[in-house]
Amino acid sequence: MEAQDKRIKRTQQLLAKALIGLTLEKGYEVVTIRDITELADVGYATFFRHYSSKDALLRDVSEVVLAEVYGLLPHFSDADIATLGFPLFQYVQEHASIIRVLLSSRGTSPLMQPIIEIATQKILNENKPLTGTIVPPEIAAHHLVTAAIALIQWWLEHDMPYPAEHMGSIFYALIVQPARTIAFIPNSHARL
Amino acid sequence: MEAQDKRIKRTQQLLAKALIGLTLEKGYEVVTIRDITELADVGYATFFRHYSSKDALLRDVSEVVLAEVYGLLPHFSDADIATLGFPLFQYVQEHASIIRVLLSSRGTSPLMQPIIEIATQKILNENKPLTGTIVPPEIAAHHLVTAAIALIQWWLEHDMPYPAEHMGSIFYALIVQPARTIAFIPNSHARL
DNA sequence: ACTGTTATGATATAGCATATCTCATAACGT
DNA sequence: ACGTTATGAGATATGCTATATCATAACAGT
Repeated sequence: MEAQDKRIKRTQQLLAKALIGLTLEKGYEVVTIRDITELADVGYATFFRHYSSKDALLRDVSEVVLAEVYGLLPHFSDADIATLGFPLFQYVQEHASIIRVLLSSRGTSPLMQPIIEIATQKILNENKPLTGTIVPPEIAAHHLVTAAIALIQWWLEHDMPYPAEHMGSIFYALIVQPARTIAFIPNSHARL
Repeated sequence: MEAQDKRIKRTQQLLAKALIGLTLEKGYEVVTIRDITELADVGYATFFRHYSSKDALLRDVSEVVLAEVYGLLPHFSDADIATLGFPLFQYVQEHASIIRVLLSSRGTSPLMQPIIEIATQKILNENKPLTGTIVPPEIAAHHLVTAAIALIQWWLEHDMPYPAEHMGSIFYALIVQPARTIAFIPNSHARL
């Protein structure tokens, strides 16, 4: 990895910060590229020298965070399965700004869909699904991902009224445990 | 309710059909008002005499369907709770076109959010939530609604590979039963 | 069938955003 | 110090939204 030109790095960071600030302020959809370049104090045409669209900028901005979130997905065979939601919500709390921006764009662009698909595939690859159950593994995995996103979204939109640890417990009880029992691990020590 | 002017009815129906057709063809986001008026063979300015925006048209189009979907939300005290997903997915199948359009706009506009909120409130109003559990009732209700939407979306996007009855069972096992047991009905006859 | 009302089509116009191009300038890496 | 390259400023083309005007045609009620 070659050290980028300082001007490129500078411009891209200015654009990234401007996008985050504007999205948190008034929502991703209504933010224009002109808004971004003006707040970043960067020439309008310069934007397109780096990104082909607003979505492309957001993709770049959320790249690192996403990769780390993928690493926090549940492994159903883990011993500490019940507490595995805690680090996830902790991470969300620490990177709340960027994740808010990402969720603010939910559905808008073809941006959220690949994220959901990648996460779903990771869960299917890293866990041995049951066969012959009522619920197909693809549906259980897809459910897990989308429900986790919805829960995170609820938490952020309500300004995090419960601590991350509590949210982790809710995540386990409401989402992980049912999906795991039904589609992944046969006779789990079910605890209510 | 007075009988509308025939011309108004005609125009609005043409616009509605054009929106549905174009959205199913290439996605809600990229459909322009000009597209709609051209396919409907209606003057461009005429659109704004009826709707202030594309979202307003979609709201009008989905009004009736939405009201009926709200009526299919689960009542946890019902005896036939386990089979209540069947009519829901049956209804989705029968109105697949409009619901596809509605879900194609997911997140885009401030259109889906109020729908989720209304459905969540209905569930909270029509069911007696438990107190003192790990999972707050608002979260359980919100989870139920968003997970149901995600499941329906999965089903439609995969061209309904399972029959509605099977989807109803999946809906119950993965979503309804856990939410009900954890946040609404204390000692349910838990069946796996 | 007559009449006043009203929805429509066609057209023009303004505003805004995206996207690309050119050229002089300034900052960069070596 | 020098060649390279990113940037800013400006012009331009395109497409979509939104509103206004005016003649025409379709409507509802009598």
